[in-house]
Amino acid sequence: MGRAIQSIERAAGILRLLSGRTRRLGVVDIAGELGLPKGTVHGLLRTLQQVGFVEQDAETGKYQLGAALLHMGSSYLDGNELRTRALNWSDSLATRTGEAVRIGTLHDAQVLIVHHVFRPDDSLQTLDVGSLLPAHATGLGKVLLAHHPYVANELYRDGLSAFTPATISSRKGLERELEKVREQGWAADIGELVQGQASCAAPIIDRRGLTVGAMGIVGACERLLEDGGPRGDLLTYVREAARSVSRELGAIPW
Amino acid sequence: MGRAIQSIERAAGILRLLSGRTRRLGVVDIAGELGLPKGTVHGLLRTLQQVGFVEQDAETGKYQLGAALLHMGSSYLDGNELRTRALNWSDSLATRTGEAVRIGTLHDAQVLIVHHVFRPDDSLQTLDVGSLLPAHATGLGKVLLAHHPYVANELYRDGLSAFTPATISSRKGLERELEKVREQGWAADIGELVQGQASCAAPIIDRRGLTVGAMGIVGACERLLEDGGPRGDLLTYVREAARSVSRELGAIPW
DNA sequence: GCGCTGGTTCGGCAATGTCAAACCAAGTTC
DNA sequence: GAACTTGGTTTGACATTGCCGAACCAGCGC
Repeated sequence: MGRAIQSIERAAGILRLLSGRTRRLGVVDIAGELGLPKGTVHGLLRTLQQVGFVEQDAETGKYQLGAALLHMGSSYLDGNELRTRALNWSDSLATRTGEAVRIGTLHDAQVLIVHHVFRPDDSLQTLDVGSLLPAHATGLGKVLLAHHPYVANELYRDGLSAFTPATISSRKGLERELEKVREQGWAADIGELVQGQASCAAPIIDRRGLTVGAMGIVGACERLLEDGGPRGDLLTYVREAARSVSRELGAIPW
Repeated sequence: MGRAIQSIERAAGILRLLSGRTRRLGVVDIAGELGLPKGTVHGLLRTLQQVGFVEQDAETGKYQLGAALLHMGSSYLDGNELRTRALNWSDSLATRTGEAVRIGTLHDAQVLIVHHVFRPDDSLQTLDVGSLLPAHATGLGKVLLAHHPYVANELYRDGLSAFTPATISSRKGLERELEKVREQGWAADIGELVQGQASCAAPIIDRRGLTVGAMGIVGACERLLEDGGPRGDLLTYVREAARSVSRELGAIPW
């Protein structure tokens, strides 16, 4: 891996920092966190501001992410083949199952949601597109991890945080779970991220045979489960939908 | 305005370029467009790739935007006060009017959509959040332009492109229209961006009295209009909703 | 008034990124 | 199948660039 341009690396570090914390950050906060002199950070921030990647609060002088990033994020989605190919299938999956549908891909050992269809009742729901979810506690994530052993190893190194009592937080436990996922071709999470909420997902394969994404549904346990596992009919719908998308991406046409 | 860091400016230029074109771009394309040597561009692209802002297609070697931008874009939304404050009001506006609701703010003399509530029937609709709309051909845009004369002047300089026969494309015409908008406190567009589609919008004011955004509805002409203008009841709902958001942002509590 | 804290400015030094030229792999053409 | 094109990648020398520490200034709290 060759040399990288220092100022851009640092600028990216600032943006990553700002996108982590929800509250605005000041020059010294950032400088401290990144171990850089504040003069330097100020210079970086100024140019980031000029190109619209950060904005400065007029009153407090503190910085936050800028509007240009929103537009670029949505442009990313437009060019994302996984998402565009999956659009139709995810809509029909949502109506068939009556649940919310999400499509995710791996990013930094987490699940990045690239598409989200609301549950087809009129209840208020917040859009998850762009969110990063923990990989070891979601159906989407388990599917992806099962086919990316290298990423899984990264996770083991950093430790598996527990979100509920049901979260799989031991290396052994997750290894066994992923093995099962590889065998059966789908994954579920039962209250492992949020109490009373379950999800299940299946892999999306591209023309090279790589698992480039996962597609699944999320919803309340009482609707999704039976006999301690996901309802068979829902599972079939999910797997069929994921397979359809895979076929459209050019995977072997079963 | 001081000097900016060259490499970051250039990197931002690359990203802007990539977010414009939908198809992937190669090193020489970018180098040509930006007037830079291709070696330089390659170095920039490599570091942008390392930080996840661009991705390289394994087969063609061409570049596209990266996933990190999607997450940052959504983080921007989380921190955006205009949007968070407007969340509740926009939902209720959508149910009251039965139309799709959009909230926008100015960005580079265009309207950046920061929130979008679908029309409350089950029809398929695509999310517009993150899109940039032309300011002179939408209700949202006109409201914003009316209170940002400097930006309006920028537009005049660059020329007003016409999207339909109804688009206001002369300087004189737009000046008169904006004057009307300032007087009446709301703006409409009638088939000026898309044939058969209309929109109307009202300003959102912050605690300093600045127009920081606009809120409005979009829909088919036959539903939104009567007697050659927006339906009075819908207009009232829109204006009330925008005023509610303004009040929540700390504008004078009328 | 004094001492914080925190954002901004400045100028000298050298590390840093830029550039042109060379390289290499894949297609195309004849 | 050789010569040519196209386009992504590598290299190294040069001087521009941006980094850094210290100084500056404004707003607060005591």
